[in-house]
Amino acid sequence: MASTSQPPTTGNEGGERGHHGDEEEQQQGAWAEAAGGQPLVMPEDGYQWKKYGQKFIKNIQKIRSYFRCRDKRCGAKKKVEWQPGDPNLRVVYDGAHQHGSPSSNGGGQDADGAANRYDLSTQYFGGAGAPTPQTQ
DNA sequence: TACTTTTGACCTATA
DNA sequence: CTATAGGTCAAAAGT
Repeated sequence: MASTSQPPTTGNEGGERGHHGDEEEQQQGAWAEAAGGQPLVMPEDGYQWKKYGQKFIKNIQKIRSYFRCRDKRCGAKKKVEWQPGDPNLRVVYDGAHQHGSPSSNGGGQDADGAANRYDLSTQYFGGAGAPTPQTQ
């Protein structure tokens, strides 16, 4: 895995994709919803993330979104999963930030607080009662 | 200008 | 070795 992947030169680009699509629907609102009508709010943890992927996990029948810390030096990653039609979100943090300062304020201002903190937490969002915590 | 965001495809890991 | 699932990257578009 160290040097596997992406032949930078020579040959050709790994793969091109075919585009045929036309006619696009404008995704309005906020997140993907089904038929509930809940805007679903993104729990801002103070850090800013860049979404780099989204996939539907069959095992739990949930949509998982992949976020990465904006900082290159930061190997922190975040995963958010939610059910199509449920206002509940499960946030899973991975890795640790290299530049502390979770400011709940939108922006990039950081005021040091904690330096290094290895953490791996799973937070649940939603109403007061989580629906069916069993299964899994 | 640069950055972020979105979708598809590709890759890797595991069973 | 193959199949499945999950995970990541890349290009394009929009702001």
